[in-house]
Amino acid sequence: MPVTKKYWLMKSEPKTYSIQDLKKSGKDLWDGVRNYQARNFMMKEMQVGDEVLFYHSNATPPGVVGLAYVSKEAQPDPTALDPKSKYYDPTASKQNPRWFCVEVAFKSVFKKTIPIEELRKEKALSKMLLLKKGQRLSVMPVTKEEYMHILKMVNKK
DNA sequence: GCCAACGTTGGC
DNA sequence: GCCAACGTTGGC
Repeated sequence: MPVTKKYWLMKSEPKTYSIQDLKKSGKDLWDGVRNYQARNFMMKEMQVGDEVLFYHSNATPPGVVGLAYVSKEAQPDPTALDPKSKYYDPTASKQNPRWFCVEVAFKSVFKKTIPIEELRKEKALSKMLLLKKGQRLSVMPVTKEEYMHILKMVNKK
């Protein structure tokens, strides 16, 4: 059932998990998210085929580094149930998994990072959630217009 | 490494 | 259910 495609931005620290890691594995679970708002986006709104901007946080420079897409709908996050994982959550259980994650698949890596500094300069992106003060969500929606605008910036490089 | 801006926890 | 204390995020 074709529903309108949605657009997202997903953050990761390259030290933990980079776009190169995703490229290498082709697809991976977006596990370790421990924020309800971010979880709810994955759980309730993401659909297979949705487009994803891959963002490197705590990087030099921080910015959008490539593209991915949602390849599998949300499922319980296995790291929450694994005592050996650093994302282990003793309050999560099989019956009540608490945390969920989608699977994302690699699409492309940009030749050059689009730094957040450049995003801030764009009038078309002035309302972008990522650029709002105090914005710390690791999974957030992006409008189609914002997504397309960033793609344009990529092609200009 | 700093620190502002959040989110979460837990005592009351 | 308030709110102080604490932990985390993430740009700078």
